[in-house]
This record gives sequence, C-alpha cells and structure tokens, in this order.
Amino acid sequence: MGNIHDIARLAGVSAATVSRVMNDYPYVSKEKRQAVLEAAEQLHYEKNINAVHLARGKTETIGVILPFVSHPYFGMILSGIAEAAEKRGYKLLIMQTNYNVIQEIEALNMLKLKQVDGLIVISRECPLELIEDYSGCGRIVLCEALAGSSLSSVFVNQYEAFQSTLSFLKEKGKTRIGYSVLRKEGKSSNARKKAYEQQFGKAPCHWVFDQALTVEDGTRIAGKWAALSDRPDSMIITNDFVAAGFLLECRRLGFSIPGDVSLIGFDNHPISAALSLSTVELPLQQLGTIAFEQVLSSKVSHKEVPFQLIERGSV
Amino acid sequence: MGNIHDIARLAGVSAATVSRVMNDYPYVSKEKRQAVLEAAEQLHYEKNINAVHLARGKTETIGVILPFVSHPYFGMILSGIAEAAEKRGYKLLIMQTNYNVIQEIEALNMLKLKQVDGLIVISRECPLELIEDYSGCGRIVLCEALAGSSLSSVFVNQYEAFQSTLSFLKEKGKTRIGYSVLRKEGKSSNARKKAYEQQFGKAPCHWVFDQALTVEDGTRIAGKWAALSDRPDSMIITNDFVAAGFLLECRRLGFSIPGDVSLIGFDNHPISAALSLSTVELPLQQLGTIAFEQVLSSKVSHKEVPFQLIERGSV
DNA sequence: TTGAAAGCGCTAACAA
DNA sequence: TTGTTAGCGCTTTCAA
Repeated sequence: MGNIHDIARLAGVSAATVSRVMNDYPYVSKEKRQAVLEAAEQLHYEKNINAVHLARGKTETIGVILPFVSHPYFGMILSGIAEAAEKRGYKLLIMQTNYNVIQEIEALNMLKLKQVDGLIVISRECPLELIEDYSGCGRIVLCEALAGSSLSSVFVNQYEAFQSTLSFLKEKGKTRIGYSVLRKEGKSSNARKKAYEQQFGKAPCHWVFDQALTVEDGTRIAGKWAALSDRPDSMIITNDFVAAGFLLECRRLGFSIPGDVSLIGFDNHPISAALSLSTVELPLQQLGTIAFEQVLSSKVSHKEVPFQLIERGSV
Repeated sequence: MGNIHDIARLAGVSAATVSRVMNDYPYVSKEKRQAVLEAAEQLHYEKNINAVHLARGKTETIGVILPFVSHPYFGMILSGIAEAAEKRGYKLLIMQTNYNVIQEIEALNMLKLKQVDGLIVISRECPLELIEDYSGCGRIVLCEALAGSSLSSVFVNQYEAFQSTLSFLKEKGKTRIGYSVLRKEGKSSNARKKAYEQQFGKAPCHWVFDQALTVEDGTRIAGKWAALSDRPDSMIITNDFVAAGFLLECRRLGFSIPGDVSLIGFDNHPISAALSLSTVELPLQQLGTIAFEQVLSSKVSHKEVPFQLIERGSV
C-alpha cells in the first residue's frame, strides 16, 4: 500500500509520470506507462483521495440537506439526486436535520470547509438569508420557489397546484374545503393559504390542520375532522401518506369516502393508487435530478416541474 | 480566506500554534490564543477539511450502502444511522446502489481510497467474499446475520421471526400458508424457506412470491394469489407496504381480510396500524443506531435486535 | 515525453 | 509554552 513515490521509485520514473498514468493523461510513453502500472499492481497501490481533494481543491461530492430520510417524499427527491450523482461520478454527503437549525448550519459549514463542492437543500427550517451567506463558498440549490434569489431553485408551483385542486373541487360542487400542511409557517403553506383566499376567502382556522407529514398525522387529523360540528365536505391533504391515514381513520369511524368527505392527496405515491385516492402527481425524482444538474451548473436558474391531478375514487 | 500560515504571520506566531488554537489544545498562552483568534476573524479563516483529512489519515465519515433510499424500510435504518452519526460528529456518505454490483464495488472503494473510515452495508447484492476483501481498509458492518464472519453484523433473527409467525398462524388454525420475499435467493429468503420447511415441509412454489418490495408489488401479488385455484388461507408478507398493496387489492377484488385470507406484514410501519394489519415489529431505527456504534468500535461483534408480533385485525 | 519542484493546508513529533 | 521541521500524498506548472 505504498504511495505515488514508492511507485515512481520502483518503476524508475518520476512521481509526476505516475500521476499522469493514474489519471490517464496522454503523452506518456508506452514503456513507462507499462512500468508504472506494473509497479502499482505490485505494491497494491490505492490512491488517497484526500490528497487528491486537497491538491485539486474540490471533492466531487455534493451535500444534501433534508429533514427526514425515512419519509418517501424526501426519499424520492433524494433518490433522484442520487441517480444523477451516480451518472456524473459524484458522491453524496447527506445530513438529516430533523428541521433542526443547528444541524442545518453544520451542514452548510461543509461548504465552507470545502468538504463538498455544492449543496442541495431539499427542505429547511433556517432563514433563507442564512443560506445566502454561504453562496460564496459553492453552488447551492434549494427545492422551493425562489424566483428572485441569487441561489438556484427547482420547485413545484405550489400556488398553482393548490389553486387547480381547489377549482377541481369547486367544479365538483364542493364548497366547504379544508386542508392540511406540514408547517404552519412555510413557503408552501403560505402559497396554499393565498390560493385558498383567492377563491374562497379566508379559511376558518379549524379547517386548516398543520403538522401533517405521516400516516399517523393523517389518523389524528381525521379524528379532529370528525369531531367538528361544521365539518369540511372535502380535504386537500399534504401528501398521500397523510391522506392514507386520514382516509382509513375516517372509514374506521364509519364515514364514507367520498360520501362524507372528498379527499385529495399529493405526490401520487403508489399507496394512493392502492387506496383509490385522488392525488396531485409531483415528479419528485425528476425534481431531484434537476436539482443535481443545477448544482453542477455555473449559472443560476429557477426551474418549475409540472404537477398533474390524478382522478381516482376519493372525490 | 487565508490559510493557517497567513494567520500565523498576522498573529506573529507559528503555524503550529495556530493549529493548536484551532483545535483547542491546552498549553497555549492567553495572549497568543487571543492574537490567533483575532487574526482568524480578520482573515475570515475557514479550515480546509481536506488538508485535515490528509494529515490525520481519517475523515470522520462513514459510507452507507443501500439499494433504495426512498423505501421506508431502508430509510428507517438509514435514519437510525444518521441519528447516531450526528451524535458522534460523523458525516455520512451514501450510495444508492439499486442492488447493482458495480455500484456496490464503487462504494466499497471509498474505503480503499480513504474517503470513509468505515462502511455500513444495509443490504447488498454482491457476494460476501467480495466485501471481506475490503475488511483490511476499515471497519465494515453488515445489517444481516453473519455469525461466524470477521465482519460485524446487526440483524433480526429472520429464521425465528418467521418461525414464530408461522406458529402463530398455525395456532389460529391456518395450514395453507404462503409468503413473499424480496429476492428469491437471499439471506432472509433462505431463512424463511428453512423455517417453513421445518414446520410445514416444502412450500408449493406458487405459494412463494418474490420481487416483493413495494405497494405495487403487493397489488400484483394479490392478483396472482386470487388467480390461484389452491389459494393459501394466509400470507406472510415481506413488509407492511407490500402487505398494504396486497390487502387493498384483495378488498378491491371482493375478498375479505381475514375471512378469505389472513395477512401478516413486517416492520410495523404506521401504515399497518392504519390498515389494522397484523405485523412483526422490527426496530429498524435502533438497528441502524447499533450498526453505527459497531462501525466505530474496534472489535467485531454480532448483535441481534428483537422482533415482536403485533396482533391486529388481519388474522 | 519527462522530471524537478513548488504547491494544496494542516498536523504532530521533537526539541527548546 | 512555543517553534521548527518533516510529513500527509497527489497535482500541476515550467523547463528541458
């Protein structure tokens, strides 16, 4: 397990030539190349990638910030990123933050320390300004609408997606529409609120449920919904998992879907098909792939990915 | 954005002293420490972690090999690993392999290249021997039963888990038991086969369904099950997602659970509770945490995590 | 086509 | 308590 100099000595060449061979440079004579390869073989040479990173000033590694790796929503985006990274020969350093700002900062610091060449933020808790402070250290891509910003972004138009879902329900004669969001304050929550107000005016606040991310959240919210005296006649739900929890709990409580309440989820996760749940399909994997392309690109861009309403039996 | 030498010059000390300050070594006078900190501040100093990695010969980074990042089964384990890594100040380099051996090898090479100090293999396709070849380059932990091996392991006793699930069904009067697995040939599939044979003799091969990982797989398998003339009266399913797909498709086809077929899933994912699906709870997050502890430990160990049958309404 | 030499930026053993 | 010095191992420019 020697280094480049051991090989140079054994092969009777200089370290520079060894480096050239190892990196497939042209302009190395057949003989020397051969000698180097043999010496490398003989010494079981493996290059130390940290030395390469230091010398080259980059790591071919991208950091990824996301709150939870075990949730398919984030997992799908991550999967798209991973696929693109693989193709380009990049590695991925991931930071599961639990939406903890301290951990987000620690992840951002990887950029300063040159541990990663760029950073993709799938979802965050910390203020945007904080992230912008790091933009000098490497390229950063956020998976959220960021039109004016100096950071790249790739996103679903949450406003339009929600808007068109509302219109769809309206056409179906629904007028008492409730919905759920992950976080009370948040980009996509605000977009939803705005879209709602535009069509129906301000939503009664007990028709808006937050902290909705998992199946269990759906179960809990269904309980709250059922307890309401002025129950919404339809619900637009954060994602298909929450919607699954909601739907199943409603059934358990004796309600019928869509008889007592119409349901629309988001993501078009396979579970929604199995439950015959209408949903808004989001190309999450593709979104991840685009994010990765952006992080390698030298110019700032803002890309929107399409959504599509999938009608099934829950409306 | 200078380096350690710029600071040394500005603060009027040696680079070694700067290094000592930056790493919180004792034995640095108050004055020099102060001077160094001020100079660092002034120059907006950030250390280059690659130089540290090179000099120290380690990276405080652990590699993780897993086939799919978007499936909750792997995601939960990864989440446990991530949590433990966070606590210890380690970073995680993940490789989504799609069970592709080429990519697995590439991940293993990170160990040779000293890009990671250790490696956790959540699930793999390549032969164990191949992995053992890398054991000299750093600690490796596999998430599968590996009793005799020189590599550490953490696992659920698949044989016992399956065994006791079979016994449970037997007690309930079930005699025609089918099951699903992810891969025809694989550690856990073999364990299941063995457990089955021990209690019921060889299973009719059309009662055993492979390629079962996702909700869609469950849907597909339910279709196959329904088409059988000698349908099993109960099914033990790879995981709760597949079970969810199976259950919902059965219902759609007009069968009742557990009237026409009893179902038991694995993992105790929240979706199983919502579906009132009986399942074998596996502490996946904890398994990940243990794997991480093992990868940092200097001694080889083999740890079993417990499983627990959760009775709900599907049997 | 090749080699010498100067980095890349930090650590740590040793001597003072 | 501090500085000197010799690495860590690879890349890359420059001159030959």
